[in-house]
Amino acid sequence: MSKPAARIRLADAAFALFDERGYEQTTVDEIAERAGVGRTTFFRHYRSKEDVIFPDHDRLLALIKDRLATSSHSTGLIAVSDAVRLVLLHYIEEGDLARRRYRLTSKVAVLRDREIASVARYQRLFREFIAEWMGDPTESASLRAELMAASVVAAHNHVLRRWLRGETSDPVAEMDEAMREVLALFPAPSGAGDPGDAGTTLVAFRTGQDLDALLPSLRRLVEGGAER
Amino acid sequence: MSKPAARIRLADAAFALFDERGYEQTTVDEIAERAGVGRTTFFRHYRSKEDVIFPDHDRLLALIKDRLATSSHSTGLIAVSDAVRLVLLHYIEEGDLARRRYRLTSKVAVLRDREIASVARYQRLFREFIAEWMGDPTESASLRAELMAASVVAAHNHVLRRWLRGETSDPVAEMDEAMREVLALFPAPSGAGDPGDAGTTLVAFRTGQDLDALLPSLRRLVEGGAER
DNA sequence: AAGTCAATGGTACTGAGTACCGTCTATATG
DNA sequence: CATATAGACGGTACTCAGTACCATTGACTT
Repeated sequence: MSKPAARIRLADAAFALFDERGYEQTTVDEIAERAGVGRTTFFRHYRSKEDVIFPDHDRLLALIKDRLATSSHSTGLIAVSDAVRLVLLHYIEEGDLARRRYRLTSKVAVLRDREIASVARYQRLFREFIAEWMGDPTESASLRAELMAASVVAAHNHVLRRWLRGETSDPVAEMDEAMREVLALFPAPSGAGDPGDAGTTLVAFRTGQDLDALLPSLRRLVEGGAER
Repeated sequence: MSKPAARIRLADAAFALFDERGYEQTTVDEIAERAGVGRTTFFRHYRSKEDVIFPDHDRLLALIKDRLATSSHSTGLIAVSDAVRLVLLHYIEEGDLARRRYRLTSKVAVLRDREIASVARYQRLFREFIAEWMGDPTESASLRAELMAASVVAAHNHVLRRWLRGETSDPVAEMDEAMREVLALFPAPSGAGDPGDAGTTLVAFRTGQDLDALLPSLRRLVEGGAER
């Protein structure tokens, strides 16, 4: 009854103490003591002191991996930009807890680094997925996959941080918008199937830009990057 | 004479031991002992055990910051993609040392995380620089700055890793090429100054893509992102 | 009642990082 | 030449995270 699973009490005690005295000034002993358990029990529930704050990154990463494995989208980039929503949704579900964590990571360098390392794992997963999806072993395709993964993650982080700071009330919509922005960066290639039926003819317009500066963009716009 | 600055001996001893027995299996005492100095001296030269491997990230970061501060380029993105070359050049200058470090970071998770955290600091610096350069506080501009910084860093990492793995003989040329790719992702806006003199008129061409899919790209192509 | 399993608590250890202090050496200064 | 001063060094002792091991408890089964 008065024992809500110890694990919860440990997390509560940890966050409380971190707020009161700061992360580095709090010892594991103190956390365990306030939670009313032994030091050993702490390490049985959390692998490390940092782990109290980032409990389920592993689980979330596995979830994403799963989503990617079972996803059927028209391009790798779209599949990834879809999967990354899970991360945002997870944070939103955590609610206030996520915000407390954000306040901590903003102040403590060690925790910020840890958070960054976690994000890098998502990015790596995305990069590998996109690269595999493209099935193109060229160096240029590899770079492209890297840029796509980095962009998706950057866009996600951008929206997530805005939400964590309370700067937006509809993060999901913003995420959609941001992902559209990312997709626009990497225009899909023209369909290989007969280009005669559905298609678009651009007529004419004038821009102040130099032609040389414009050419690479135009080429990419029409030929597409190389996905599929 | 036989005392080449202790600091060097410590680094040599550390790398040798890390190669022989692995990073985690090597204690600071052992490093100090092989270098023929006391444990205290080790910590006097390097703040931590990891620091032996990443000695001058701080210095490099300051160098970049300086380069950005004194740079005069046409856009923030170009300034940043120029500054990031310094990082590549630094690694190339290190030569074999950089490769040994890469082999270590590939195997040891703690070191990889540390490396990633360092890179994130560059990225943050770039993001702030670009954002300030744009001087546009809109949310969309902020996202754009984030995407640009992430892309530059991703492209840099891509080329750097290729060089570290010995997959390229001319990393500088590849970096230039990769940066062109990044610049093409973010087309420069049409000049604000009279759009009548220099300019380009696109005439017409046909693509298999759907118009809706094409529109956002077209808009960005003409209106430019918002830089300046 | 005896046995089993999981969760717990305690003790002892390793190793990183910090603080402090005494020593040595080189160089300057009388 | 003798002495003073500063900087680099070595050693000791401490804190704290994380690991290993063992003994205890308590609930639930047979």
